[in-house]
This record gives sequence, structure tokens and C-alpha cells, in this order.
Amino acid sequence: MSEDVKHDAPATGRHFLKQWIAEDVATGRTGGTVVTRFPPEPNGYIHIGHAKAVCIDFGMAAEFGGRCNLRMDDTNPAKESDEYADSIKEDIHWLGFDWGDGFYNASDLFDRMYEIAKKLIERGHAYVCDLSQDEWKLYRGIPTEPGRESPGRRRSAADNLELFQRMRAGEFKDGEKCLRARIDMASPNLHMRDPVLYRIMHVPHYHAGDKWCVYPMYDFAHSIEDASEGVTHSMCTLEFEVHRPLYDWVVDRLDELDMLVVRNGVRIRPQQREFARLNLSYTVMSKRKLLQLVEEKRVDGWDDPRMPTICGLRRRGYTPQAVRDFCERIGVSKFESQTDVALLEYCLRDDLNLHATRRMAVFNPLKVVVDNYPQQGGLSAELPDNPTDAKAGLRRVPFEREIFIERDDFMEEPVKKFFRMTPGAEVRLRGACIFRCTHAVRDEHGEIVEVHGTYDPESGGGNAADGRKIKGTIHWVPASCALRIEVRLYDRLFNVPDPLDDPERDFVEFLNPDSLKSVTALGEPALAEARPGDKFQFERVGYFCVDTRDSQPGALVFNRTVTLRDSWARKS
RNA sequence: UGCCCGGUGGUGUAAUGGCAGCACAAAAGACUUUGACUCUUUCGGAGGUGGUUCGAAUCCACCCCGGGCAACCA
Repeated sequence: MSEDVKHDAPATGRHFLKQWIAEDVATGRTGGTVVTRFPPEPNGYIHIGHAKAVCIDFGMAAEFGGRCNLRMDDTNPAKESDEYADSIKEDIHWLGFDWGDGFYNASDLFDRMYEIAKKLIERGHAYVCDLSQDEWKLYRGIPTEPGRESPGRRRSAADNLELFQRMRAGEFKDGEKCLRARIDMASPNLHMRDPVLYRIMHVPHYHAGDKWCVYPMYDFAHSIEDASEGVTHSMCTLEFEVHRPLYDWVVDRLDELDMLVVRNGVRIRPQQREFARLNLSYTVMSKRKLLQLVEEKRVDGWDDPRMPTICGLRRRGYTPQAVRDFCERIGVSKFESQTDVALLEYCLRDDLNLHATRRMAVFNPLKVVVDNYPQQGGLSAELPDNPTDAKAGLRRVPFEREIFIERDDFMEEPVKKFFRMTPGAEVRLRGACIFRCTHAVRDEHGEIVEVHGTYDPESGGGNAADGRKIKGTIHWVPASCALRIEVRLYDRLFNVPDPLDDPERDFVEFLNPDSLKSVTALGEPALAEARPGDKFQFERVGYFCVDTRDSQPGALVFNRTVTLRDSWARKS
């Protein structure tokens, strides 16, 4: 699926996950098929950090000829919904990945998990704990000191089983009891100090309905989900590293119960490894904080084009190819790094340059009058829709006696190395002709209101008949038939590279007040045909797309996806 | 301060005991009917101290620094 991704960068070396999987393939531990999974919790929209995980999970499976399941890790009904589950599926498909028939819900395994829990109780591996949450915290101890045993730990298996069944029957209130694993209250790893396996929640589940009032905890559920699906390689982010012994403990119990999938005679013991999550400069990546931005209306919803969510990037005009290329380039490691958003933008421009249709649009118009141009001149510029694509077509832009150019493209007293329009000098009007400015006209405030000059009638299309070179080329739109378009100029959401870096200040204080500026621009007539989602390069300015939410025929709204690189602006 | 995991140019990464390389960023130049793209060049790196070795980014020890874990969240 990644044929269309450019691989001009040297293939990143075999990162540790590839090495790990390759080794397991070689030793036959996979039973012939590498199986991975992407296990989002449907409690929010996925963002570019998840895209990294998606690319790793699906990418590793593809690379080793295996498969990757999509699984909703929906074990906490308090926060989850169909809306989120649906959006996650849509976003993964948009990224270009497909799970085939490998779609699962953790909640479909609730019966199985419940049975496993009962077996664990019978075998003395789990017990019902009556401690309140506060007591349980006290009993757990602190890292430097061992914890104390819960009274429930010494209860008979039969009694615990009965209590657990009563929990499930709804006889207890939330938090009144819980099921815990019997492991080691003295473990230096807090997660091994008899972790909670089931809690009571009298909350209906968006998928399982009102069948349950007890729900499994992540550590218990996740191992069972992986094992049930025959997952061989379970990759997640670094914060789960300390959970690994517990993951393995549950897999051991399943093994004892003979509940592991057997593939080609090999019992599949899923294994977990962890990689560093993606951090991107000038944004935040935590679902909680993104939710906060949405709820406090700091942005216009999850798909606000400034959001790092997949739907936000999509609306902004990002392409799946660019996101995948980016995920390939950032590599995989265990070092907690912060990637420069400039790399993402590089990948974006790289793709858009190849595929975006070219048009001209003027953002800050300055009227230019071509004094020697006949009223019905009949000249028009014929320009390629995309010079990087030989198959792309051409469009005509009518040239007129009055046109608009970018105010920045004119300087009455030019600084050195200014190659654009300036009195006395020639400049090329893109695709149309060579123009020599004679003078600027000012109003009573000294503001330049229009510029006059003459064109070279022998320069149709922009080439001089005598072959003389013209250094500067600027874009323009015809005055009479230019299209008024709304353009939303998006910039980075935050004005510091790491908004979470300052413990003294709330990250919202670092929001960039100029992250959105809405302006009216003048576009060339061909833009009238633009449809929602279409991507364009406005020449010499940047990449833009037609907004999928607010744009209407006759009232077009464009989002600035990313500017063009501009070495002139950087210099001055 | 208990346990776990990390530390290679500004940023992200490569090497698996044998010349520290690539990409992004930055800078200079060439080309150019987009000051874009493309091309060339430059800049700049091993947290520290010891040790093992003919040879250490890589192995060992100690130290320093960063992150994670102490939700009945995932």
C-alpha cells in the first residue's frame, strides 16, 4: 500500500521492533503468521500520535506478511461512545490501512473474561477485595515499602467466587468491592501488588448494552484480547512498560487454563514491547488536553484545522501519503523525543507539490493599470494545472487592462535584490506578458492606490521576442472577473515549541492568538469550479484546500494547509 | 529517596566491537515563466569518569541528566 510514498530517504535501519519480530519469525514463535493489533479506546478522536502507532502496527504486519486487527478497547463505558468508534475507523481508512475482517470489540469478550476471572478465583489467583479505594491505597504501600494484605486475600475460593457472582449480579454499589489478582504485595513494581481485575460500575455500555455492572480493567482485559485474537506482537507506548510483567502474568494464567490460540501447532503467547510516543513541536498530543481545547471552545471542534487530530489534519488539507511518509521518517525508538513540526510540513509539501492543482490568488490586492493595453485585448495566459504532472491539463486566465497583483510584489523604492515590480524595471506577469511599471498613484494620505505601466505586445505568454531574460515573475488576477474567496490562514496552534514545558503555567496560556486569520482574497476565475476537499497550490503563496464544512458554491472557503517555503521572506 | 526505561549534530534517527552516516532545520551558491521544485556545497554530534580490548557510540562499573510507575483510566 505504500508504493506511492517516496522512499528517497535512506531506509531507516532495522529498528528494535523489526528486529524483535524478525527474530520471532525466524524461531517459529508466530505459528506462521505475524499478528498485530491497533487497540484504541473509543473515548476521543485519534491524532497524529496515534497515526504513528497505526503505521507501526499495520506496517509491521504488512512487512512480515501478517495481519493487523483493529480492536476497540472499550472496557470503560463511562467514557466511550459509538461516535468515537466510528471516527476512529474512518480515520484509519483515510490513512490508507485496512483491517479486513479483523475488527474486534473488547466488549465482545466480556463473557469470556468473566469466565476466566471465575477460574482464576477457583485456582486461588484472584480474590474479592472489600477495601474502599482509600483503604486499598493505604494497603498498597509505597514504592520503598511493601504493602499489606487485603482481608479478602485469605478468604476461601468458594467464598470469593460467590462474592464475585454477587458483584456481577448487581448486589453491590460502585466501588464497594472489586476483584483483585493475587500476586505479590511486596513487589517493587506497584502494578504487581494485587492489581484490580474487575470493578463495579453501574453504567450501561455503548456496545454491550446494560448486560454488565462489572467491567474488566485494562491489564486483565488487554492480555485476554491479544491472546484471543492470536496476536503475536503487541506494541504500545512506553508508559505500559511497567505493566509488562502483569501482561505476562495474565498470559501465563491463560496458558495454564489452556486458553491460548494454537496456530500450526504453536501455542501463541502474545508479547508486548513498547516504543516512544510521538511528540510534535507547537502542539499538544494528549487526548485529555485536546478534549479541553474542544470543550472550552478554544478551537472549533475536533476537526478544527489547527488540531493535530486526523480529522483536523484532513480538513486542513493534509494527505494520507504525507502523514505516512512522516511516520516513516521519524523512525521508532525508546527515546522520548520531540519531533520538529517542520519535518511534517516538509512531507506535506513534498506530496502536495506533486499533486496539487496550480491556481493564482491575490491576498492583498494592488491595482495595476496596463496603459497601452487595448480595452478588448484578447490576451490570456495559458498555464499548466500542474507543471510536475505531464498528464495535467491547462487553464486559461484572461488578461485585462486592469489586474490585481500582490501589494508585497511592488516596491516604489526597491531594496537590493528585489526582483519584482518596481518603477522602470521589467517584470513578468505569470503566463501573460512582460510589463514595465512607469509610476505609482497615491491618494491624499500618501497610500499607493494603483500602479501604471505598459506591457510588451511582443511578449505574449511571457517570453520576450528578442530573448531577453526577465528575472522576476509575479502572479496576478484579472480585475473584472476575479473571484472573491474567503481564505482561512491557519498557523501553529501554540507559540512555543512545548506548551507543557512550563509547570508554572497552564498550556492554554501559550495558545497562539494568531493561529487563525480569515481574509478575503481574489482568485482566478477557474477556481469557481473548486469542490470541497480539492487541493490547490496558489502559486508563490502556499497550499490551500476547499473547506469541507463551510464552503458553498459561489461562496468558497479555503483553508491554508501550509505555506510555500519562502527564502525571500526568511532573508528579509 | 523503590523499581523500570532512556541519553549520538539545533531536531529526528543509523551503525549491533572496526572510517560516526542519513533526513529535517539552518547557511551559501546554481537553475528557474512559482524567490517554489530540483541540484551543489557548508555548518554542526557520542552526558561524565574510569575500565575491558589491537580497536568502544557499541561491552563493564560508578556517577550525572531526562522520563515513567504509586486511577477500581487506557
